[in-house]
Amino acid sequence: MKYQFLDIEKKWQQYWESNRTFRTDDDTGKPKLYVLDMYPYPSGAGLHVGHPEGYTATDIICRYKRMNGFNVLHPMGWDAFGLPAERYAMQTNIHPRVTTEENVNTFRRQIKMIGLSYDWDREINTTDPGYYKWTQWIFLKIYDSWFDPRLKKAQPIQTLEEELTSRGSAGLPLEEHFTAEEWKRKSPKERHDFLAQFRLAFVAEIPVNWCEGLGTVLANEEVAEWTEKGYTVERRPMRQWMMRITAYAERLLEDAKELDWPVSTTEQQRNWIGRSEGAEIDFPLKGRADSLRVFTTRADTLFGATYMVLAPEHPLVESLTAEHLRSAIAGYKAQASTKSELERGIEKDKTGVFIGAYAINPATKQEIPLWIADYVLMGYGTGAIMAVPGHDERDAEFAKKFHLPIIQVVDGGPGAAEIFVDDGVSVNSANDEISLNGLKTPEANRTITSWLEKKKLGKATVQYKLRDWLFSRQRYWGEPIPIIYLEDGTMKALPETDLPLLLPDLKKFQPSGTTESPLALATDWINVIDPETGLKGRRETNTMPQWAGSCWYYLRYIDPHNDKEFCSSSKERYWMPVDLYVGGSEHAVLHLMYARFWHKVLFDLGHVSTKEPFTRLRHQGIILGEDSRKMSKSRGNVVNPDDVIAEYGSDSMRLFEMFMGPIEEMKPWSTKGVEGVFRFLNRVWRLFVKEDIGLNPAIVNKQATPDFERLFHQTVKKVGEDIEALRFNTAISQLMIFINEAMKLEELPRKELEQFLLLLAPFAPHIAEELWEATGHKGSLAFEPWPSFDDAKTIEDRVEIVLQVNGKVRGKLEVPQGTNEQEIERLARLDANILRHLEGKKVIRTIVVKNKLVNIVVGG
RNA sequence: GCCGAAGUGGCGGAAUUGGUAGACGCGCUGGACUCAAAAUCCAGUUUGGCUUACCCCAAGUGGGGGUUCGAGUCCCCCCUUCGGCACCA
Repeated sequence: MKYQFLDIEKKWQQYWESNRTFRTDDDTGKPKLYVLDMYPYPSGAGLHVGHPEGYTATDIICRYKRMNGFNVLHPMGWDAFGLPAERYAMQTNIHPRVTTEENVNTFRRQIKMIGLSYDWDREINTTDPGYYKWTQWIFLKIYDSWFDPRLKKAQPIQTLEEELTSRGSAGLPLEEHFTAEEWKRKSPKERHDFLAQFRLAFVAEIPVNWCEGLGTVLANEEVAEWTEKGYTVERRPMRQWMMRITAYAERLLEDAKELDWPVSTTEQQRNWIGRSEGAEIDFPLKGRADSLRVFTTRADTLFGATYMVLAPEHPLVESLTAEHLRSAIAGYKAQASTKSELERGIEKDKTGVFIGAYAINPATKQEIPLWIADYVLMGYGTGAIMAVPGHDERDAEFAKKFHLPIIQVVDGGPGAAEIFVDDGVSVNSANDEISLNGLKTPEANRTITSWLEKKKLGKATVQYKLRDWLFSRQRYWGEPIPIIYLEDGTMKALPETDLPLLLPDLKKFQPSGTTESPLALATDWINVIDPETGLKGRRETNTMPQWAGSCWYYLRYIDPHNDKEFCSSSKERYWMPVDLYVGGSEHAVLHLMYARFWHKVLFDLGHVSTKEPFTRLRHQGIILGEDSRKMSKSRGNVVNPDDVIAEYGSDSMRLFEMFMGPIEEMKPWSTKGVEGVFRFLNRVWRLFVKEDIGLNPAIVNKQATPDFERLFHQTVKKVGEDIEALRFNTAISQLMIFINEAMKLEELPRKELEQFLLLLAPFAPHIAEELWEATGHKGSLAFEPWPSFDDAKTIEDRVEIVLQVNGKVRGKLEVPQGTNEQEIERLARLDANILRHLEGKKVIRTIVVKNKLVNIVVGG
């Protein structure tokens, strides 16, 4: 009988499905293991060969761990809200629900053909109302929370309200303070507005990235992705939902240290959070009572601050601008506002305008001019800087262009650059009260900062590049935000009992023509009367971004059919955290940061038991086309998994994708390579099955030869260790070595061969099941115990000793394992070639490493 | 520019704590089987030199230096590729 892979694979896939072999019980008797794949967006193009790479890797781990007695949770689902389905609907008027369902069916069919051991009873879909009900529920939890800076954690908003009612704002780090009495005297609207400033989900009027082509705004992190695809993104101020991820900057940074994640990923998150320590300094404004606050990491250069720059959007610009410069300033502001931050960055030449006002340098008491320039960003620090052109390249460039004074206040030593930006020794930095001269930069920094603190002119602070997360999108195909705007100007969250707030069934999906989503046209849906107050209200027309559903899907798999809770807490405590998470590195800062953020909020509120969701993370590398270039339709180098499976079977595809190289590396597809592993599986098949006869009669109940037994133990050891370390390529190569040796035998020991099938099973489960059955076993091998090995039996009884003279290999010697040093050295000195190299030389020393080598060092 | 990862045969890639560089697979070469082919099996395959001899010699893990009896592996400098960030004060 030939290796009929198509029949075999179909047979076992049906077996697993009808026997629900991989259904996971929440049985706490066994140790748990939660292995998660990043669920796919079910696009119209179907699966490509990149998907099965990560999925196969996790599947191998799962199958291996089940055989090792673990209770494994391994689910799959669909990230099904999103742009492509909606854009398709705009063109065809086919409801996104319909295309999404079709695409999901295609993906599911394709994924099932790979023979992955998912528990399909736990399948989830983010567009399912039973799912997004809980996405909305979590949104409301976040909305109804605030971040208490004293506890450094989220708290229900009521705790803030109660505190204000009982103690006023005394305990809070605020600019303005009021008593409990004053709080109580505020109108309901005033209290509502005040609390709104603290919520973790809040509405703000801010400059956002508006993409006309997409008809929606984009988060800062998303801009690059779409501009690369040719869309234009402009800045415009809009009212948007935001999430206060910045409150968690420190914890996101700190907790990442304990994660077993790729360094490049944690490093990217670090950069994105962008923590920097420095000081805030207040510069008194000339002729006014107030001052201008800046952030700097180099307070030590204060004496060199010769001018200041405000971002064009800075709120003080308006009142500071001198009358005769008003039109010029307005012109510059208009120009700057149309430019995106990206464009601002690309333009090398610095631009800016003097606004006709001055501040006082608190150290030198000098009057210094105020400018606006778009190289200063409103979104970072205080939106204003003290410019130190002597020690900052950007400031220097600006100062040279506009002929502003440049003073040296740091000595970089001999050979230092003209504009010295590194740490050095302070010079020219003294006034009547303080001198920094002679101090090294860190010391100078501390000294000036404490002086400023004493004078109440500034204080040490920490700044982050991380900005709050822009959470709303102007689209139809997303989770509705369960908020109503009432006619009295307040916002009201939907009660939990009203969830899910369903998407209305639209007939047309064209953009609304305004900056609102197509939901604005669903008038029946939008207009509501609040049953509690009788007030008229209007629903939020923005929907959530695609990331929302993926921020918590790993929790829903734990308890996917629960309609009382998003996830039962006992199940959550059993399964969490995710032990292994595998997916693309493109999610390094987006999904992986948002999900961590939501998880921490849920943790603070007591809904989950771990502070981090994913303990061990790995990225699969991209699979390139056969021509080593990125797969793309236009290049015609796309490999379709369906075709590969039809020709070689899914076991071959799985095996090849794992054999190509390290999982995280980028590597090219190779049809010849697939043929290679296909040949291997055919050899395995023929070893067990003889054509027309059935089971190979050479398989006998006999003791294996010592050599073969040793190889078997080595193979069990290596395959297990390699799977644990995700080194699938070397595990497979060991399986190949085992089969190559077995092929040489006249008689095949039954025990070792059957056990080999168990080693093969995680990689090529279908053929392993079929041969397991052929060797007389009943049912699936999925829960057979993993073969064990005896370390003593892996050791070779004879070892090859390398003979070196001066570190160069001059001969080899085979001796029994464990032969002592003296004996090895004696034998080495008998080797003809060694003697030749020692001839006429003086032996200086001899190094002998047991079981490894002899190195004779000679001189002369 | 800054941060991170990585450079090994014709190709994908192996190589515990420094100890035989090139496992395994692909490709290629030769052979067996066959009327022939496919499939399969066997042998060879880093480069160069020498030779009757696969004996031996030399070089060799991006380049240059260093530590060491011994370096793909450790240290310093440089180059290249990939990924990310990019006026963040």
